[in-house]
Amino acid sequence: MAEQPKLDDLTRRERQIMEVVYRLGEVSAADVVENLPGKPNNATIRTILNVLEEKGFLNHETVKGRYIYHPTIPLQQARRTALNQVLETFFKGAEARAVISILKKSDSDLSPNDAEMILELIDKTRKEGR
Amino acid sequence: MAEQPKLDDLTRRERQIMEVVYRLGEVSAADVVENLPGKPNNATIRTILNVLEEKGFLNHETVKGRYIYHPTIPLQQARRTALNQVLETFFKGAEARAVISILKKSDSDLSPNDAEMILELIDKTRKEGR
DNA sequence: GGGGCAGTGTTAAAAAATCCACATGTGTAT
DNA sequence: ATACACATGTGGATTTTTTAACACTGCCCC
Repeated sequence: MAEQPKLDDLTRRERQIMEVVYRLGEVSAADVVENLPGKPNNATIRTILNVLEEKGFLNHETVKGRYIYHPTIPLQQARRTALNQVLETFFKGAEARAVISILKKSDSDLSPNDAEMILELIDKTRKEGR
Repeated sequence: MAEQPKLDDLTRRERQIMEVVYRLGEVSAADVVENLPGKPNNATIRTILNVLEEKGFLNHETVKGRYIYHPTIPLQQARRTALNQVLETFFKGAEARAVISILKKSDSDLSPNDAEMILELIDKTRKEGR
């Protein structure tokens, strides 16, 4: 677990599983099976969960004989990496497009606090931009 | 090419290649090699490019004997899909975090137009939100 | 026009990922 | 304590991915 593992070069299944993990926060093998297209065999998933643990992406605790897996890379950090990846690949030089897209999608889901914060950021940006 | 192919279940290499394609807009096999970690063999890349074309993710035109590949899924659509995927996985219920993160990162890169548009969206959101 | 360079198609093989059957272990309730 | 239900560990078969070697074709320049 010396190096911080890179989510980039994960296998297809591995990546799919990691996505479920982050979506649910923590998972059992059965949880993963439920949330994957094609409902792969439970043993299959457990195999890959073991691999992911060896590679340092997951760790587990035993609760009443069951394994509960957690991501080792904290959500906040994974978020940043994933978001940057998408921005870099699809929105380079058009970051505003991303912002607009998100705002349009999550309409009226902003807390007043969030809205305030965003407004401030824009303000600051505007002043610096000239 | 009947169905709209899903970027989700691509192979590791396939995914890496598609990312290069979208980052560069269009690519030759050599371009891909240059932009992939480990500089895989050119023949390898061409094999996968063929696969991606068969799967319907790419098409190519011949320019002076060289193949130039283009994504079949237009950037705009790919953007939306990729962004939604990240939001769904990492920012569910915390979309504002994503917005804030982007704004902080791309500081002073907003065009006045973009800023205006974003402000409007927030305004609308605020009114509806109460 | 001929030789060289750079690109492609094909095919075969190595490597990796995926899958699952079966054996074993753990918890719970009777 | 035992039996049942449910989880896990393991090993190896199967499928997919990744790689590279080799032969062929087209462009370019001397």
